[in-house]
Amino acid sequence: MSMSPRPAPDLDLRRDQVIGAARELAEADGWPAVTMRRLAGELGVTQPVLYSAFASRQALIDAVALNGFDELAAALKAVEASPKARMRAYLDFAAAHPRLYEAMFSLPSGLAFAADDTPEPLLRAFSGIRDAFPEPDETQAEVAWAAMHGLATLQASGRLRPSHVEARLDLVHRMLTQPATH
Amino acid sequence: MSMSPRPAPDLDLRRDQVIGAARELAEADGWPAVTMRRLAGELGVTQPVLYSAFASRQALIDAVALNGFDELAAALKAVEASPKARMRAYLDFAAAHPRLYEAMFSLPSGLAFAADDTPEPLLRAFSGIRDAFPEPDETQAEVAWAAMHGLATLQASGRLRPSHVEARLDLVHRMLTQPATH
DNA sequence: GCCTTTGTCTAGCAGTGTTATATAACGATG
DNA sequence: CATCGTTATATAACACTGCTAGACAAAGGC
Repeated sequence: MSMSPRPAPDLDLRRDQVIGAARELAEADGWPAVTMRRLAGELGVTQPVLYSAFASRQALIDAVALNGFDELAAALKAVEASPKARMRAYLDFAAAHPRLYEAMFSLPSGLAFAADDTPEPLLRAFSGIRDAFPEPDETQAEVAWAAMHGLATLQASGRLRPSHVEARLDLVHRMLTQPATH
Repeated sequence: MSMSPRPAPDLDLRRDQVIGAARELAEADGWPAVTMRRLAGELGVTQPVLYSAFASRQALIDAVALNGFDELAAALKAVEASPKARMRAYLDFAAAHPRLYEAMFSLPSGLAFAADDTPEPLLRAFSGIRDAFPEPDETQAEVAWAAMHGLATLQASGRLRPSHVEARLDLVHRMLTQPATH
């Protein structure tokens, strides 16, 4: 066996650079504009180099998405653990980084959720919603998550009245915190 | 002026054929597999012919989506006008035609919703949800729609526990029909 | 018969993701 | 110091995409 005859240029560092450039480019011009050629040009290298960091364009997008879940989890944890504060933080996050959110949820990806091999950032983001309620319940958290996700995506595609963001959030909040009559 | 020296092959008919073939292909192999070449091959014509029916691939996908909204509106109207029945019909529709639903909501499209030029099928589908409630309210309907949409998409991408579909629907239903304490 | 109009096809452009092959840079060894 | 072997990078190509200009053919009116 022999050691590295040529120093590896810190793969992790370059992964981060590629992820960052992809995010920037996507947020500016949309995901279709994020091509391997343009990305390589932006970084001053050639396409094949990108394939030493990510096996495919899809793998790169998945990495960006995972990155996004990490940030989302942090954004949720950063505010007080009340349903309304956390839900508002969720909607704010989605509105602030629409393309990133798109990569996390709308673009095809191999990231499962309620499975055995669920990546850790996804679990952390989910618990950020679940633990916002006084009596955490899995089903309630799933419904809250779904409501937030629905509001975020429909809002982003211009299918809800922009002037009623607050009213909808209020209604969801009231519904979820009302004592169940069940 | 002069009349048609060659009979037009019923453009509307062919539009429907193309839409149908695109839907079938998408449902079978996913949207990326729906290429103009493959679609033309499936229909026994060449690519340029498709462009006489639709200006672009995007326009074709939009047409498929609009078609889907039409079917969704019909599926909702077909069941009794109760919140639970309509919401279940919505989720069933999304689960039965995942790629069609994807075209309607996840793929980029120019179909607005809460705008002046909102296509009529979209309005009909939305009212199918709104009018399911005893006292129709726009905000309530938007929230119900968002919850359904969130459940449908998160479920489709395997991010909710498959065994708890009914429990989540129950919870949403209870929340939305409970008298507001506000 | 011809001519005009129009639909269709062939062939091509520019761009994509991805990869096989060649080149150049570098550490370890003699 | 020179050579060797390894490995990151670059060049060039493949197969594919959406889309389109120009050539061909079919079908009515005269």
